[in-house]
Amino acid sequence: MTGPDTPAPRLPEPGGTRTNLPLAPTDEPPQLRADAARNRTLLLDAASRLLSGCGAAELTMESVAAAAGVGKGTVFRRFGDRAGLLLALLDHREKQLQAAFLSGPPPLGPDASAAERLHAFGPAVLRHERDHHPLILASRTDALRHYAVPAFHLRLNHLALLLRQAGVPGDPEPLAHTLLGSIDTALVHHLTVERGMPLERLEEAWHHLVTRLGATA
Amino acid sequence: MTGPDTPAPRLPEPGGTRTNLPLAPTDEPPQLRADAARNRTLLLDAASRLLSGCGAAELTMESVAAAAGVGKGTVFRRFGDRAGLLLALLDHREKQLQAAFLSGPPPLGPDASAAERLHAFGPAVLRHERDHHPLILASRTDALRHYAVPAFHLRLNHLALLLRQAGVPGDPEPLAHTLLGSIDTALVHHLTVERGMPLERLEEAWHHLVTRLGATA
DNA sequence: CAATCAAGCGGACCGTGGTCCGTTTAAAGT
DNA sequence: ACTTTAAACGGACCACGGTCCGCTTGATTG
Repeated sequence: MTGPDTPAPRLPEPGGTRTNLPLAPTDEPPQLRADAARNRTLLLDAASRLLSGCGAAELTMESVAAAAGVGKGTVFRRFGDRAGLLLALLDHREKQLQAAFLSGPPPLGPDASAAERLHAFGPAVLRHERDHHPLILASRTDALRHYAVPAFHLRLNHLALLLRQAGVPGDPEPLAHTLLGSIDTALVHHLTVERGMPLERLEEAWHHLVTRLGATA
Repeated sequence: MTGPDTPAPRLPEPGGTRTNLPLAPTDEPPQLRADAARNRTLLLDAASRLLSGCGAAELTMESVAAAAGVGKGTVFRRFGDRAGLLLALLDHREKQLQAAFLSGPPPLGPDASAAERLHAFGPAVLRHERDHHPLILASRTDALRHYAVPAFHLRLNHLALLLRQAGVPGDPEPLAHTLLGSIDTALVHHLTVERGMPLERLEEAWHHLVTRLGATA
């Protein structure tokens, strides 16, 4: 749901003499060929199998390819690069979180007030990230790539929406970025693991921040 | 001022029969040998020369070594890794900013109220980062390394101090991280360059944030 | 000035991420 | 079934970051 993998598969550019548009309704579900789809899951399975036996740092592209019984080129064709593979691995776990705040029960889901959802959002993300930080951290090689990840966008838009709904004053987009930044995986890992700060303290800081910004709806 | 380079030069472990402690007062100014110091500046010069002729992405360790007329091993010995070299390059430019908010004129320097300094801090960093983002971004390979950089610590402590002095309520440390995150280079680059947001809008967001958090002193 | 020694040096060497390109194959037409 | 075509495949290949280790050299001590 967060998005397909193929990074830039040189789209066939539908500009020419388009006789029939084959009911592709909104945008791209890129629809892999049968063998490609099979290899994709083969690779994902192999990767998570290997990953459960060693740290993410030791996971090499070649080993994944070998474990899946395909060539190295196939891995790169499918996932673009190492980060792409890791992100794809993450994607599945991410969907659970997304479901929780998009359609789950209150206080996270839509049956609570915007302010309540705002307050609940921080701890939910915090815990999610605590559980998956090795992979998340390993997927962060490029400082900017992060902002292009669909999952990130989803969180951002969700937050911006809640901010508006809750009547929080100020420019929603930078504000949403700031809030999201305050619970970023790297920061949280640094503060909790390296500096020994308890997670509860960060949750309190989140609540303080949200309150202070004026979530009153 | 921000710190020396040598990453972990296997310290000689002073635990043994320590006859005289040779007046090393607080901590390490590691004091390079003459040839090492010469090579260090040779390398830094070579690097920034190369850098002014191409993007940071094209700067390879081998080319720097060659341009400086030393072996590749020397570069790694001195700077630890690529990020270390880039950080060292950045260090000089960083000092100017540090001087400005540590001892410069108001509203950034110490002759202004804490709240005024808080407000001035954001735009100052924002502009500094706008000028140097290619290098900064290139130095960010590891998601966590960032938090260990002396320059980062300095900013963080400075902010936390100002927050306390200005009587801002809430846990200062997470708050300082949040504020710093809201003007992080990667984020700013994303918002301004990739999404076309004007820098002024980010400055306003900063002022709004600081105000909203309650800088009233 | 000679001896000692740790700091510095250099470049061969290695592993890994990423690319390239000739070959194979699933799928859509006829 | 046969042709056609573009997607997919695979593994040789390359470049770069980082390590290793034997040699050199600046500093220090007597």
